Amino acid sequence: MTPETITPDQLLTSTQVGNLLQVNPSSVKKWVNDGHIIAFRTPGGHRRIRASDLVMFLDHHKIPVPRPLANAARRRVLAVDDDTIQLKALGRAFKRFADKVEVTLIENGIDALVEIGAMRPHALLIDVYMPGIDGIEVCRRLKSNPATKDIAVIITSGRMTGELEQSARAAGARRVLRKPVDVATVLDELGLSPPQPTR
Amino acid sequence: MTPETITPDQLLTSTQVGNLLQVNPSSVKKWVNDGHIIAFRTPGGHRRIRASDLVMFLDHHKIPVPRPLANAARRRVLAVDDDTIQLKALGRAFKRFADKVEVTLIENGIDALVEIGAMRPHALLIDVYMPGIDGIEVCRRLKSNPATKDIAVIITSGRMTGELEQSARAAGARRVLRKPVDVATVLDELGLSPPQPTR
DNA sequence: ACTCACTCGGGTAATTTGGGAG
DNA sequence: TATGTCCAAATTACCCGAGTGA
Repeated sequence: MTPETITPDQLLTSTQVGNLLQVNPSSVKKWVNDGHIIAFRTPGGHRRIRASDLVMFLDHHKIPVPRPLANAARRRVLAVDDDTIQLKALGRAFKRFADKVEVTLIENGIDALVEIGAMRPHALLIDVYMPGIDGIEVCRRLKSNPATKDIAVIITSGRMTGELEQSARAAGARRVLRKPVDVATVLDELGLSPPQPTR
Repeated sequence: MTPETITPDQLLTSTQVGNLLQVNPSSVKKWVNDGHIIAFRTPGGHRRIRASDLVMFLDHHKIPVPRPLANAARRRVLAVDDDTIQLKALGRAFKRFADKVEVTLIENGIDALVEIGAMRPHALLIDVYMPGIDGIEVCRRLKSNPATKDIAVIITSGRMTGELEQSARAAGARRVLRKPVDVATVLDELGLSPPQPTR
């Protein structure tokens, strides 16, 4: 019935969700009725739940994601920097977490903003200084937009100053990181446990 | 089988619709029989469903529109201008075409770029001068991005100069219009026949 | 006009779902 | 709060004869 692996825009019935979460379908019905899980109805009144909406629900309640939903639950990260070298290095650093994190690299500020709307990343890594684009201002706008306010904005910079830190925080940035950025910190902001140190 | 992207007046079979909506073709048959989905019959009695009628059905039941059907919906226009008065006037001018065109109005350049990615408009009306955003440069970037190159970019301005016209064209703009913008011209760029003059 | 492979329609049976009271 | 049970209704599954499209 329920596939082995589920894509983000697959539609699931209450029973399928119940099986995935190992709860009674009646509970899923209730959660939908109470507005905790986004769902729509077929003309006949049957509930349908998008896999990505189910993942949102799981995230919000910090419920571990079942195996079949792992692919639909991959965290999306958008990294923006006009410095190609830094960008590619970041891409390489995330390679080993490819099963959990999907990283998109963009060098241009305008392209990046468009991509934010298209991919709806969980986290945005953006250089403070981008030609024609002010990273702090981008952060401020994203935070004031209901559709993007939940994106974890991480400001990056080659040089770090107290002034920068302060204005970034005021704009709603979750972190201000000196480049090269520490991957573990980003993973942490994504709600993923950083790699365990060997001992 | 079912194409990657579907035009508004493309005709679909019950099975294709079933695949699109992730539902059994039998359900589609029933919905057509119950009058929920508009359809006609081939001489042999097979059901054919216009993509735009399918989208109407989806909207009516608040069912999310599957990716391939995104372009079968109404033509989408994004208008960007920091001048609220101009923007609202434009919104009013499009009111009478609401059945064919969906207009989104945004005052801020950064918000607008994000919205471009999210809504994938068929046409973008953008003021040359926006605080922090250069309309010409936005146009140039959109045109060089495969995902956005098909958007009809229309540059608007309070004052019109030959220099502006030239650089806008060079950046790939389809039109350069003096404000207040002529709605008929925009409809034309959308591939919609402008209103017939009475005679 | 004919064949061929495939798809679709109508009908019915099997399975799943919703809603509400327990 | 989460679950389990009832019945009516929605959705799905399957049949074969016929339509479609190349």
